[in-house]
Amino acid sequence: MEAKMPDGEFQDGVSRILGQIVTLIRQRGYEPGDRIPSEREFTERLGVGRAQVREAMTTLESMRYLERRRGSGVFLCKDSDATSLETLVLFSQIDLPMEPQVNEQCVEVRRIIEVQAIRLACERRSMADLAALDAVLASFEDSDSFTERAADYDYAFHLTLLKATGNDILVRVVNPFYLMSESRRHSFFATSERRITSHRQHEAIVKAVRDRDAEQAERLLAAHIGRVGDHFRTA
Amino acid sequence: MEAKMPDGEFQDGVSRILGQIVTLIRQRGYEPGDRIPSEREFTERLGVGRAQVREAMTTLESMRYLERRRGSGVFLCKDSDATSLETLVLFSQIDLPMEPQVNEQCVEVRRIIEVQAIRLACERRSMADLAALDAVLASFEDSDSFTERAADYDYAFHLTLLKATGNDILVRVVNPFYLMSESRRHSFFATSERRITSHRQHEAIVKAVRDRDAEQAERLLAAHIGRVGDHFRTA
DNA sequence: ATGCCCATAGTGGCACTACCAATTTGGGAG
DNA sequence: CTCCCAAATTGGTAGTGCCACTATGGGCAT
Repeated sequence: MEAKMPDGEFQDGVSRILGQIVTLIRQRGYEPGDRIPSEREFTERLGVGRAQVREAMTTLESMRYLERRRGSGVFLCKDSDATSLETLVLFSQIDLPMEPQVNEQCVEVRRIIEVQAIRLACERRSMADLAALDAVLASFEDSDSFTERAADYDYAFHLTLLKATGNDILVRVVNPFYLMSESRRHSFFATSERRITSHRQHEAIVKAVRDRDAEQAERLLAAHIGRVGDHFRTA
Repeated sequence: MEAKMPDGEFQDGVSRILGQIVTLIRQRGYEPGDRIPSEREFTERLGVGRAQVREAMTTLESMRYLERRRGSGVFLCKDSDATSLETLVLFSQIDLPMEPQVNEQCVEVRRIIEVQAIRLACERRSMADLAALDAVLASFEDSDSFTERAADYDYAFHLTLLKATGNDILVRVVNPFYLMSESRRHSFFATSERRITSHRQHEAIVKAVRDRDAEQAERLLAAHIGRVGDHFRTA
């Protein structure tokens, strides 16, 4: 009989270990800069091999969540807001709870970036970009009936819009926000009404981009994110 | 005498392996979605333990650069622009060459985000934020003579500015760009003239934020990034 | 009492082995 | 030709031993 797990630990493999490590760190209330238990301690506490603990630590270290010092131990990173955004993606994937304010801030960042991006898209969009957007819009017809497809459709639309700026980095910056809200996006688009409303807004946005009407596009997108951004909050 | 390495491979440990793996992948010209050599192949080719190869793979997988499939092998991720920004940070740290256009795009993204952020900062900045900015400005006096300190000063200034928005996520989004241009930033600020010019601009920007003059702040910052952003390019 | 030095215990880094589990593959039975 | 199963391959897990580095603390000299 295993010990009772503190949180939802249904993941398998290293992800499970990752969750257990982070959960334990939180429960004990370590502060940034603190020394946390050694690899060997985690190994026997979690009942897994040291290699697995080290792989989990490697992931956490690459995201600047913690730092391993040879001969000393493992320490939480000093300035916690230098921690990579990817930690939030990771935490959402292994069902680790987040403070509610984080979601609001994520929506704000998305709005800042995407609203400015669409101005660039209006300037630079090529015919190929318009074709890609039309293709995504058309795919809605197929995905209307399928809830699981609707969320992917929304995701594809916004990413295609970002790609129309011609700046590949922009896509990479925004992508994590979509990844970390994936589950909530699915439940948000569960109702047909929301799907259709969102789709209509998408169509209007594409029209503005086609007409190179940056003012209109910005207005529409800001309103759209203000509404659809709700899927970041509790659904 | 060690064997001659294909690229700049002065790193130690897993970072060296990481570089060798990515370098080999590039040299062989694998496309997104392709299957790359197995862990055991890398193990004997690089002459290291399998655990080390796995740790490197773990890092690359957490950044969505590749994907490991049990029983099948290791594959490069399909859509390469879903790859995390952290890969660029990683590559810059292990001296892996990047396409020049990437740097330009990074500067553009920085400008988009920071210019909008400073508008928020003008609205929301608290007295504590102003004090923090003043403290950073004051630290320039100490760091003027020290080249290595000057780059850190610039870094601290922009991050403090971002924190004045009250949105912690913004800091995390922009931080990778500073990390990946760290070496170039150092060489850029090697000349005293650049340091002083940059500092004067910082002072003007803080004044605008203090006066809540968003228009002026935006104008100054956009010009500042346009100039200082050069440290992304070859110095 | 103070300051230095070094033995030591503990830590992460590395390498190797063995085995498990999933997948793919290909050959043989039908 | 099709289907199925056995074998080979691959990543996943586990454990061991050792090395290099670091911090600690006790003992020694001052």
